[in-house]
Amino acid sequence: MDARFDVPPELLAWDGDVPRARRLQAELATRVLLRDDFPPWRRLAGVDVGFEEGGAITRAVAVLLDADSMQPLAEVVARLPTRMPYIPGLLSFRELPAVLAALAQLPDVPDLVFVDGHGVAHPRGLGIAAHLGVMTDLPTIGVAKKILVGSHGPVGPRRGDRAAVMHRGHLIGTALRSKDGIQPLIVSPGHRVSHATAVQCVLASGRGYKLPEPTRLADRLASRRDRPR
DNA sequence: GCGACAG
DNA sequence: ATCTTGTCGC
Repeated sequence: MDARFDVPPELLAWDGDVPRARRLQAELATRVLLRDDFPPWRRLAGVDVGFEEGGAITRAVAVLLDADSMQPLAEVVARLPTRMPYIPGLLSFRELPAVLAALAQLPDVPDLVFVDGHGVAHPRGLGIAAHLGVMTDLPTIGVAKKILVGSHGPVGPRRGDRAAVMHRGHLIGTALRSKDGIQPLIVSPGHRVSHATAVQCVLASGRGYKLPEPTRLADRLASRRDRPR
């Protein structure tokens, strides 16, 4: 039984009209839920995107893992022609078509999805993790390596140390040290998860690396680090 | 007006 | 993201 998502394509339509896309983001952002709706999660998924042919092909990877053992249960890849360039703030319009195609190939629907990029830590509150969550209604968490908007104070040097990421007077995410002495990750809720739970999930799914296991495994395949030359 | 700007 | 080898440091 494949994972199925009834996703209205207009929620992801790209026609070159940047202002229109931004308005759509602001509208969809009102549908984001920052509460924990239905934990615990048994099956986790990690998704990430890479490019081939000089950017002409978008390659999305989705990995399904058992939440207890953190062992991969399935890994799928989807390749679609790239339809738009990277525009800061509009990343989801560029990458989600391929991500949705990959998720649809998983043998089961995940209970929680880790996305490479921001959740609500976005200019209009709708980073790629939040956009994916609203479209599929799946709980999602955004895990980014760099800040897009907002700022935070100093973060302690040890794993687990954190600092709130604020933007326009509001909490939008957490700068989290996922490993001793490594640059902190920026964690933010995507959908149906609270700020506190998003952080706990990232720490709980860590295996000693900087990235949480779902993201790390998806990242390896998306960037072709699985098959070194 | 200038600089910043997830992946 | 991607182009790319070795190298410094925990």
